[in-house]
Amino acid sequence: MAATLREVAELAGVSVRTVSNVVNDFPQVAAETRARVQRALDELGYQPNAVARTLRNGRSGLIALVLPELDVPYFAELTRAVIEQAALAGYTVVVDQTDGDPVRERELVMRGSRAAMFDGLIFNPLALGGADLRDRPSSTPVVLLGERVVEGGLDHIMIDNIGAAELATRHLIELGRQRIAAIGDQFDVTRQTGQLRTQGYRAALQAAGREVVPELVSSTEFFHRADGAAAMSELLALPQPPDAVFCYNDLLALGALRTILSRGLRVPDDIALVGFDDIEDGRYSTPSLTTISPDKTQIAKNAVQLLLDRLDGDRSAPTELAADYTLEIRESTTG
Amino acid sequence: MAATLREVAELAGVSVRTVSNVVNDFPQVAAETRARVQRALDELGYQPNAVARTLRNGRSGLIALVLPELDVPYFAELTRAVIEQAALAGYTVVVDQTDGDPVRERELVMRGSRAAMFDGLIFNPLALGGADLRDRPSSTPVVLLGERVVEGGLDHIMIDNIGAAELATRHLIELGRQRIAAIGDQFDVTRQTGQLRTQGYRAALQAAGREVVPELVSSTEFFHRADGAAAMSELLALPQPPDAVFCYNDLLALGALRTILSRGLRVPDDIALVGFDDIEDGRYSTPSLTTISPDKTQIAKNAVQLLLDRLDGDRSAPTELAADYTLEIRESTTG
DNA sequence: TGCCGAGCTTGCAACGTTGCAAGTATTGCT
DNA sequence: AGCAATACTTGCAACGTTGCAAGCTCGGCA
Repeated sequence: MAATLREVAELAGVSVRTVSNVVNDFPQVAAETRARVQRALDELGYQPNAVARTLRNGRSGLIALVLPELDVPYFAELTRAVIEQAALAGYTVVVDQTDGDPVRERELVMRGSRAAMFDGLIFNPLALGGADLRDRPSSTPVVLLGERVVEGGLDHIMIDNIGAAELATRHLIELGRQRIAAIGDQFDVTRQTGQLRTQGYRAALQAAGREVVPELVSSTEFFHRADGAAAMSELLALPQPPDAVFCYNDLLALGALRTILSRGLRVPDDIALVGFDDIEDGRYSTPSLTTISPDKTQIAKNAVQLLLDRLDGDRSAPTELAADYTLEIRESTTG
Repeated sequence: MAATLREVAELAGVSVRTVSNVVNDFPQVAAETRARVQRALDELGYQPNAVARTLRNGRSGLIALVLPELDVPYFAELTRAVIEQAALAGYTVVVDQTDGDPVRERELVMRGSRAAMFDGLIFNPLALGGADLRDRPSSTPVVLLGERVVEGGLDHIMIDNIGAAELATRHLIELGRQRIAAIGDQFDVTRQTGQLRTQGYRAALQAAGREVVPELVSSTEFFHRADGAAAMSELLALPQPPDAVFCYNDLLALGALRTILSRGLRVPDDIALVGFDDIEDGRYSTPSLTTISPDKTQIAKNAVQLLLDRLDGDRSAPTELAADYTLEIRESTTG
């Protein structure tokens, strides 16, 4: 099946090198020769062997995107954006999923072995921290995504979690809500997203002269719908349930919404909800979800650009970029 | 950076071949030599070069999964299942997205060039048909997913769309609904999913002695929430709107749900809804979505297994497998 | 006629790895 | 002591490609 340059060369009666010249459109080939070689190429259905090319050239044209969970809408939407941006630069993206499992993260990212197939890596870690990453053996460039703070010198794109959480909470305060809860705090030190957003939540309350009520801050293990639904049940069981909830992502909010509505309560009348991520689900829920909307296209564009710069030999100091975000006000807070 | 066998060999004072023997844990190496080589390996931080290995062995350990859209929950959930199944067999999955664009589909699937990096391919086509696929140049094995009927001799995993659609529609009939609409019919011959499901819808109605009302069959370009929302608006504008809708996937149903609720109508009291795919969103919507649930794990398991069999040299006739499905009855039809 | 250069084509080596078969010590046995 | 078997190590070649520099042919010009 797979024809090689050598086979084509034999059929055309020329050297391997000449066939290569034709395949790569080098000018120094006589028209007549070129035509003959082209016929042989077509006849054998020659396709260049990408592996051999990669070995020879040191470039595969592939970049890897390593994410915790592909079936989390935020990551799926981000993936789309990264694929689009990479395609503009002629790169193909391959995606892999770690489930936030440190073993798997290490396997995919640290090992040069599989990683060596890729020219670069865009990585959103959950478990791995700066210390782990700094001394990875491979020299493949990496761009980090997400909130996990990394002291090590690596390019990093994140969003200002504290500021965004503050903005979301302030919105609820300005609506006149009195008991504002939060869902998504996290104890585990490796999960910093929750901790940062809690900081912003507290900051907003304090700035408004409000007290932070500990039982209104609900922590969850993950950021899935089920976690939001369970946390909301607990909040509703409080002697004094909240009249607003800031959920640390949209999935939590959608889970919470489900619980609220199934109890016969109304959103936003009884309880106002704010999410985080601006996933499509939240735009089509009833009520639609007020949320923090990070600029995913910008994140993807910057990540790809940063990576390509490194591939082109950019040796400047690692960049730390904060992506833009806005508060999208929808029905879950304003009816 | 990246150390090679040769560099390690020089440092350890042995031949390249011996280092390779140590790296691959071959038994025929003296303990003392092994230790010395191991020290050299550690000192240089040697990582095997996956590209060179692939070129040499003809196996990369990578399989590609090519899908229309990663940010469609059904595909995201399917991807998770495929990654899990492949990992069990020691394979890594790389995912790529075509947007159903024929050019991109061809580029990713037909070209041996990039495809050659992968040992095999699991491909869910939208645009490409059997004729296109039969004469692909590369000999990499392929397993097809999805409803696109492919006459060409390729392994194929699908679900019985007609039967499933019939089951969904029958459910609505048995609930006593009188005007049952359908959303998701498609004109384009390359999009067969819609056409097959319409066949099942019609079959169920006819089996119950009902008439098929043309204006109740709404066609959409895509299967996204926005399409469902728009189609539902049109159905509600009919002189005699439906009292039940079978949507050809859950996203359409969620879009339709949004439209219905925003008009102040109730589900299922005024309009009952059935979806297709059983994505997580539908389990957390309010009301939760009655849906056809294809066995995604089974699909993934079969796809990976079929592919691995081919990689092991299985030359038997191509298989056509129909995956199991069930009807998950939830609130959108039973309150 | 002889030489030069343009135009085209080619062989060699290398990217990093591993299968193969042959190589060298070393040991044990008669 | 001689020989075979054992234990370990090695060089060569190849996977398919491309950079490099050299090779060949031919026409043109002195």
